[in-house]
Amino acid sequence: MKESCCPKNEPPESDLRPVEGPDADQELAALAKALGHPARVQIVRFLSRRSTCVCGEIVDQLPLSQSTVSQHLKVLKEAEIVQGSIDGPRVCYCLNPRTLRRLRALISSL
Amino acid sequence: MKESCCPKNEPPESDLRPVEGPDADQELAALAKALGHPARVQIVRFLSRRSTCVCGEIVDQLPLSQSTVSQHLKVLKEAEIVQGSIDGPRVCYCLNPRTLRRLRALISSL
DNA sequence: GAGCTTTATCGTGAAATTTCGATTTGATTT
DNA sequence: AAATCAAATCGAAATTTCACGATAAAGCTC
Repeated sequence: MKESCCPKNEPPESDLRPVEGPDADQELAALAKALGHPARVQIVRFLSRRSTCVCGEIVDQLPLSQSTVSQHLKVLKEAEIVQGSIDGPRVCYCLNPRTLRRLRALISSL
Repeated sequence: MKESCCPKNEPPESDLRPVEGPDADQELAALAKALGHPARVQIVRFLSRRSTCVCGEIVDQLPLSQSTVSQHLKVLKEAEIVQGSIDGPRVCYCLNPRTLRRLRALISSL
């Protein structure tokens, strides 16, 4: 099992985007919407518990069909909350720490 | 304009609920869903800028009809992100600091 | 290449969301 | 009591989301 997909303990690069204003509002709404489903929160939580990437065991964690889980993963990927990288026959998923930091910053500013 | 609806600078009471587990996941998903619309983020932002409660001027801030804004306020109230209290012919809205603290805690735990 | 495993996509139906105008409700004011 | 003002609710249409089974695609292993 490769782990090359997972960002390691890299120093967090700075994010200079403002946390208020129309763009920030839109961004926060999009991120919140992506998190606004229990299955997707559970996926994020599962990836968060594992510090490394997770390859092909997410479906087993949820009481949903494979296609439904894949759809939820697609939503999370489009929101850049989750990253996926191909590892042979599987796909490895991990959280995008940059997006999570951004989300925390946006929420904190409320 | 009364301001009795607004929680003042009270000391934040402690929130002992866990930030992980099935209940927390459900709670986070519900809060995120309520925030998952640009108009609702803008409403929250507007209330956040004003430190006091806001009585009957929210509709003017958004390019939406009165009934639509009322519907969005209902979603935010059901999620307990926003509180409303009647003040004569108007309704005063303010943020629920307890819920916002809870949201920050849940997001931070990801 | 044949077969296997894993993930993505397609098609579809049910349910929920979003938005609006119209109407109702509630409280004040004249 | 009538008029007025703000907010909520109703009804309806358009859109989106959610979930599933079936199928396709991608990459291994034999």
